[in-house]
Amino acid sequence: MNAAVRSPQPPLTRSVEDYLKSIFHLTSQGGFATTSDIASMLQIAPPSVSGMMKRLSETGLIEHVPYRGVQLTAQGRRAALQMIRRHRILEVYLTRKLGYDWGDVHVEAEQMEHAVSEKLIERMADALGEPRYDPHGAPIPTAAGEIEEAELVTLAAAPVGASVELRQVGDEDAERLHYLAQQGLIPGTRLTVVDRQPFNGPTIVRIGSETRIVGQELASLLWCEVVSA
Amino acid sequence: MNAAVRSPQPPLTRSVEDYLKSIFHLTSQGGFATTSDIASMLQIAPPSVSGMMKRLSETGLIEHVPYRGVQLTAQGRRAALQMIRRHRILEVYLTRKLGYDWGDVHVEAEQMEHAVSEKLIERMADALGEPRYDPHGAPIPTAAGEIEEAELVTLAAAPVGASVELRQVGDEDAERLHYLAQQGLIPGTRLTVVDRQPFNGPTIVRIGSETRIVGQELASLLWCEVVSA
DNA sequence: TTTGAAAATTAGTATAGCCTAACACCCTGT
DNA sequence: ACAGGGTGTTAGGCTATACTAATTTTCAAA
Repeated sequence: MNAAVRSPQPPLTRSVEDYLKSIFHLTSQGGFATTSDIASMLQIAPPSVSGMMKRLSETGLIEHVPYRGVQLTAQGRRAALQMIRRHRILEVYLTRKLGYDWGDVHVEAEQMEHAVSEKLIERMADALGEPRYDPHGAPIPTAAGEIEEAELVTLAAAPVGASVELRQVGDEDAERLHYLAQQGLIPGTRLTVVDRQPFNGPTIVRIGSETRIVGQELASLLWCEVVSA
Repeated sequence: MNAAVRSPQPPLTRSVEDYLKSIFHLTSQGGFATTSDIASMLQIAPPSVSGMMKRLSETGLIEHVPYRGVQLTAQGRRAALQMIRRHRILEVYLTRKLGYDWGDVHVEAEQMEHAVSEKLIERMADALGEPRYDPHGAPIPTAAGEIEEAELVTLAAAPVGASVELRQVGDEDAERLHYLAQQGLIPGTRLTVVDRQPFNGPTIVRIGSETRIVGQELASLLWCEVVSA
């Protein structure tokens, strides 16, 4: 039981919440988040990030190894997961209850997540039947701070010949999401990897009876579960 | 067509939005809002208000007469009404769609109003059937920026013998609102002013067949329409 | 093993908002 | 008509967060 846990903490600022989320995402595969990765994810100059890293590590939210990078502490991870839960519950609510398109929810949720109470999020989650995935297929952390980790491969990396199920779309760009939906490339879609062109070429897939060609850029955003090789 | 209208405006900050709302409320009966009134409404020191007044008048959102007070410009009024619309639509949504108690909506809406898009508010308004009043009976400005102005008197000022309809509760305190609801003192309630004690004493009213005694403090928060003297 | 470019940090600056202390203005009561 | 109290403003600071420019560290390639 250290001081940071004991003392009543001032609520995190909007900025801090954003930093924590970024660091969470950047370290989800393990390892450290670097200053420049954070900077480019948040669209902020690297020195600003350095400064914030110092403050956050003093607050006990992150572990900072100078010139190496940062990791979340348990406390930081809790806060990050709470924000991610908020974000994803909001996304589901906006699509299911207010008719939002899956391409438009991210921007709205990004703002709202900093301004809504725990209570509101839980009411929404309740009204939605405690959803487990957001509209893009990303898992929603539980209120207790647990998050599902699935073994997925990108469509760009899925072996030719495999049967896969599209599970998650790793993108937030409205234009791209609209396009993908129109192509039937949404979470839950079953497809077969028919072929792939060399040199980072497109992947050819079959969806039901239709054949689609998916460029490398998009294919690497589509996270799939391999159903059978 | 002046410069302020022509040039693309940076979005208003949270603080500025709060100042504009306060000034709107303080000038709703006409006249100027004073520095100290704004300061006490926003729980901010007067010099901070002076500083902000300077900035806001440079931005063209208010008219500042030094040592006298401020008024909203047309532009400032538009912005204030937009915030009030957001706030009140949110309050209705939270009560009707997410099971919030009318005493709890204010605080939540106060935060959210700064973080939601125009689009979200209009979707909510649509889902609610374009409500005209918030849960406390306050009129909701239209998207075009018009707001109903009713001639109401407080219950503390209603003439003895009058039949009145409670239309609006001018308070945000959760405790008081809970108490009022429990007493049946909610918008729409019909009541008769039976008597009033002198020296700012309580008002005695009849609701249906029941008699209630309402203290001066609460009575002056209850805005009524006089149905018949 | 040296070295040079990339990455990170430090130094110094700016802005939005807030504060307290000190000073200026205004009006009312004598 | 003016004095004093209350209200408003100015002066000067502080924190959070961002920036650019300058400096330091790291690491990999020659």
